[in-house]
Amino acid sequence: MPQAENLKKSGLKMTLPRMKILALFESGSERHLSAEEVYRQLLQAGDDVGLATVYRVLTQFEQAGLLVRQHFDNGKSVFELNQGEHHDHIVCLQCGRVEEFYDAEIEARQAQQAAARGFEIQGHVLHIYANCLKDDCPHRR
Amino acid sequence: MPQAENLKKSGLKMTLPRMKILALFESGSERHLSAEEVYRQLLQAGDDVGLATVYRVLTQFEQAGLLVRQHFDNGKSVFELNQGEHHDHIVCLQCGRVEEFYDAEIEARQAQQAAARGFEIQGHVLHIYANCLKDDCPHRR
DNA sequence: ACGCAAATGATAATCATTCTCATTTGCGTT
DNA sequence: AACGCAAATGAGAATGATTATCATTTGCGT
Ligand SMILES: [Zn+2]
Ligand SMILES: [Zn+2]
Ligand SMILES: [Zn+2]
Ligand SMILES: [Zn+2]
Repeated sequence: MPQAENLKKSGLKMTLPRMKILALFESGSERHLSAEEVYRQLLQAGDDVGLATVYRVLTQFEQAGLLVRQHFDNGKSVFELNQGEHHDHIVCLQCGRVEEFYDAEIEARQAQQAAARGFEIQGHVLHIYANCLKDDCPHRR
Repeated sequence: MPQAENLKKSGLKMTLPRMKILALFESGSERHLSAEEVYRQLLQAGDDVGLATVYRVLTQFEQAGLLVRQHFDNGKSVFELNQGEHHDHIVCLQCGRVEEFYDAEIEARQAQQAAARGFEIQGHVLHIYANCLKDDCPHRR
């Protein structure tokens, strides 16, 4: 259990809700989960957690570096396991599918642009909104 | 008044609140304004508009292509005049200062990444979060 | 097994945004 | 210039996501 270590190091107790939530992300069935989705999945699994705890724990995990939070343009935000390698996202406007990508050149250019303006870059958000061409994607309208 | 034309074309009446709001953006004192900021500025100017109207009008202007909305990571969103040329943003985490930039290579790479995964790109959000080194920026903590 | 700070969960509170609806306004027509 | 009516407005209620409160429970060192 490599993550449990990080939990300890962050000064967080190993409680039941925290383990359940961490397990959800580690199980890997869904990589990107919103707070509401985490809550629902726990309820379905019979675990009795409060929504407030879910929000609290997700935020704590983010601060501890275990999870990364993504704010999408529609106002919703999702969390995903922080596996060290940074990446950006492509989101399908039709079906909500999320894919990840990493482009070293894009990353480098951002650093340049920030530096050129006298900013110390702390992070960035790059979300590409698109329509995917997958078979099960509803291309209505 | 070039913008008034676009208003007409969008089937929107030329009402007082709409002209006031448009004027705010065209005056150019502040390029990026949140709904709340627009509301406050109108009140200070003695104009009696409702907050609901501000939200409504901003959304209508966005749909009419007059304004562009930017959702920032802190959950806030701002609007700016749509002047045709796309650009991305650097936001100072300390003082909220917003600067704009455009990098053709970054734009091109995004298109490549999306295409390579079978997505038809519709748009993107690129926000760099940083600390600026301006004199009046509070580097607390 | 004990004790206490940390964590939880039910609920209320907050914040931005949207909705409702009675009243007002823009504007094409007499 | 006065009419008429759909479109627009504004005050306040409603919403949805997130955060705060606080009494109760739990993890964990002793
Ligand atoms: Zn991801
Ligand atoms: Zn799709
Ligand atoms: Zn600054
Ligand atoms: Zn801008």
